[in-house]
Amino acid sequence: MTTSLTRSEEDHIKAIHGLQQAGTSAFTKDIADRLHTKASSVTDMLKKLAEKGLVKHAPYYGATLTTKGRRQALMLVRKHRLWETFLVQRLGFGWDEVHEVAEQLEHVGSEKLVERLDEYLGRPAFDPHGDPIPDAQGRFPERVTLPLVDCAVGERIRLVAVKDPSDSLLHLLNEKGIGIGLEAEVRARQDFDGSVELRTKQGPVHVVSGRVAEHLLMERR
Amino acid sequence: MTTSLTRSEEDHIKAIHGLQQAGTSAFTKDIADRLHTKASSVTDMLKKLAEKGLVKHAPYYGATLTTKGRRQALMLVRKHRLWETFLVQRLGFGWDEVHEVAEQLEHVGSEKLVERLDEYLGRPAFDPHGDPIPDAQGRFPERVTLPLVDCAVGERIRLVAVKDPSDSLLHLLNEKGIGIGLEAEVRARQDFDGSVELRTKQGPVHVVSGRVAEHLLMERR
DNA sequence: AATTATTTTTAGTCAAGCCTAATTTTCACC
DNA sequence: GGTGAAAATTAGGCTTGACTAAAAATAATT
Repeated sequence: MTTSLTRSEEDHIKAIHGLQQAGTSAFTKDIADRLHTKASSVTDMLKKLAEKGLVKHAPYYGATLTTKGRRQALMLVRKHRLWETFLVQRLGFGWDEVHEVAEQLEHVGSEKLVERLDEYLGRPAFDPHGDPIPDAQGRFPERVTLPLVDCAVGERIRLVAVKDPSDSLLHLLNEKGIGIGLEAEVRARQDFDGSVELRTKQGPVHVVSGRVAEHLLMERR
Repeated sequence: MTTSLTRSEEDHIKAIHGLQQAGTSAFTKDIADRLHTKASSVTDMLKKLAEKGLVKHAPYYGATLTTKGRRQALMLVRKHRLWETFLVQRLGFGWDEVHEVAEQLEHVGSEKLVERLDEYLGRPAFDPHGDPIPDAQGRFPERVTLPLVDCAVGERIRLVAVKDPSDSLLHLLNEKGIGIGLEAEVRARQDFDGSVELRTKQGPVHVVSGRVAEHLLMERR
């Protein structure tokens, strides 16, 4: 059962979910920035959400979602992405126009509405941005991924995970400005050393060695 | 251009619109009852809306919408009825389950969303309850009506207006419990005097004389 | 016309969510 | 280890939209 939250509570839960990576916690300042509010307001809300059992708040060390909080967050993500799918697929919105409207629609509270919408859209696994849509139990669809080193020239792909991430590898990717969600096209591949040349949507071209390309798990799009 | 209002402001505008008949004004108590709040809260809001130029507030004598307020109200009615149509027609909701959800959806603010939804639904003129949907300019669709006296036996009809309503006629209708929106089926008609027998959905049977039946404008459903 | 009942308004309070300013804590760097 | 910058928290205040209780206005009844 999912408790009924206020608009502001939901916004905070979602922000924490978005900022919190595996293991890491979300910091007050980052949450405030995301919601266009101030740190002090966030502290208030974290206390409130901690009392409700949705968030674990370690003062000065950030916040993480509890199991209960994560379930709420996943249902919000589910609603957001289903509405985005509806707006693009059925109402003909552009993929770049839907965020703000979905932001409002996701707060409409009706289990039945969400289930019916999901069904109506054909239970889509991914939204128009390519992001996965959790099911009613909060499970994400399986990703079909392959290492960048095995991608063919010309394929349009997206980075969805890094295999066995060592500190030095993450540092290298960070240096190059390569992160999860990067969308690109394979421009060239050298058989000699397995190195790959990518052109991103936004313009910059990246060249990564074969050793690196083995670790980058891509998804076709 | 329609100003952006808070949820509570919109709720009040809509309540006033719903209570206010042609000419009449909406009373504080009735607004409070409809919104499940208290009269004093409504007084506060009426002052605020009057300052914004959406409502004309005659203290102790009720409130009426200004032209600006009425435009806002019509857009809310438009959104509400379009969403109800969507829920029933596309998501398979029952006509009796949609009100609460539509109540939330109608507050989502995006002109574009409403226009696209309208288009997607095929610009419907009436919602699943048979209520007319205003267009983007706030105009209601024309009703196709015919006097009850001309309705054939077996027709399923609804009372949408009373032609040339005299006080005595309205009194008679009130006595019989016949009002706008009444849904019924024509069970019999006497050629001798034009009198008509109706059976309503809710059970009771009404018999009205030919003289009365001339004044009752019905719509097929 | 006076009294009573009802409705409306006014006055003062409260919680939710935000804010600013001041204080406390943490962390990075010398 | 001490110091300063950044971040987080606390303290106190404001606005919105609700409330209760009391006062005022209107309507109804005798």
